Amino acid sequence: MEATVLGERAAITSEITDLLRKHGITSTLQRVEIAQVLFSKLQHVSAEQVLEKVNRGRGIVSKATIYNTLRLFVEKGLIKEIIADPTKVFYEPISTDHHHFYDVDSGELIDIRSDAIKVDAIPQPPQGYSTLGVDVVVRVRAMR
Amino acid sequence: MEATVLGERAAITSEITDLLRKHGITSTLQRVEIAQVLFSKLQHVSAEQVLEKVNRGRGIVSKATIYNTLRLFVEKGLIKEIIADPTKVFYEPISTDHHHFYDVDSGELIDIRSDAIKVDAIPQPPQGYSTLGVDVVVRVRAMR
DNA sequence: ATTCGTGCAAACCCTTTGCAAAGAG
DNA sequence: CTCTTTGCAAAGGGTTTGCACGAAT
Repeated sequence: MEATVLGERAAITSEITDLLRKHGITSTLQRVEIAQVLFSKLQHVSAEQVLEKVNRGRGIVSKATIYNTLRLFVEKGLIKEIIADPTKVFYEPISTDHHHFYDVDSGELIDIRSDAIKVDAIPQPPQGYSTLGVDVVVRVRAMR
Repeated sequence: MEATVLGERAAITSEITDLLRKHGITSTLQRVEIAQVLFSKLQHVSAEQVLEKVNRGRGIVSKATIYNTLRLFVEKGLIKEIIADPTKVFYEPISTDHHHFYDVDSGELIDIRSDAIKVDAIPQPPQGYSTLGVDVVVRVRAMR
């Protein structure tokens, strides 16, 4: 049993290592840990949340490395930024194609399944630009 | 001619005063100046840009008042925040129903005319929430 | 040996806040 | 006169950066 669990962990780790390499990212302990947090939970996470989750128990990764790595992952197309809360950035695997409700009072993000929303006629980007993606944020407020 | 120009300025000012009053906002010199900047240029403007435009020449409005007033205008439903650049917030009259391209490298926003994009099937907000609006941001990158 | 990654702390920058002075009704 | 609004400067908070140490080839 323990062997199985350990085997699975190892499998996941090497899977992530492959993923990083495929994106031209050198695999390190810290980067694998961060990637695991992002890819296990396929939801928006803030830098602070990544820091907490990675450092359960002993401190493995510093704050600077969290930020550096998140930026690197974004540049390399592994994850994307969710810009909805003016006070902080959320991150999410780029493969998740859902959108978000944004509670303007609490700053909370709530997923919208991708089939529940549809954007037609995405306009051509300006000359010399290419489109990276489309983000839809539905601003909501709790009714008192 | 000068009389006409002055007359127009006065007319615009009183129009804005009315607008503020209709939204339950006490009209003051500073608020009128800020509103004029926002409503003359019907495009996204940052707090910093409002500060510059209002204070052409002599300083009329302080930074704190810019921020306080922008927040007030948002609360009262006069303008809305554009959250697209992680480093700063843009503001825009709430009546403009267009969306934006966001240049991920430069942080620049470019308007998308509202008829060039269409969002179908806006999902129902979660229980107890009401929808304030829908923002679409098309992330673009200049091709090298 | 050189290059790359990590960590710590300080720096940054946009935004907010505390409090005193000025303005509105 | 009372309540609101403004301004200044300082604080706040998420993110970035400078620099030294450690790891890898």
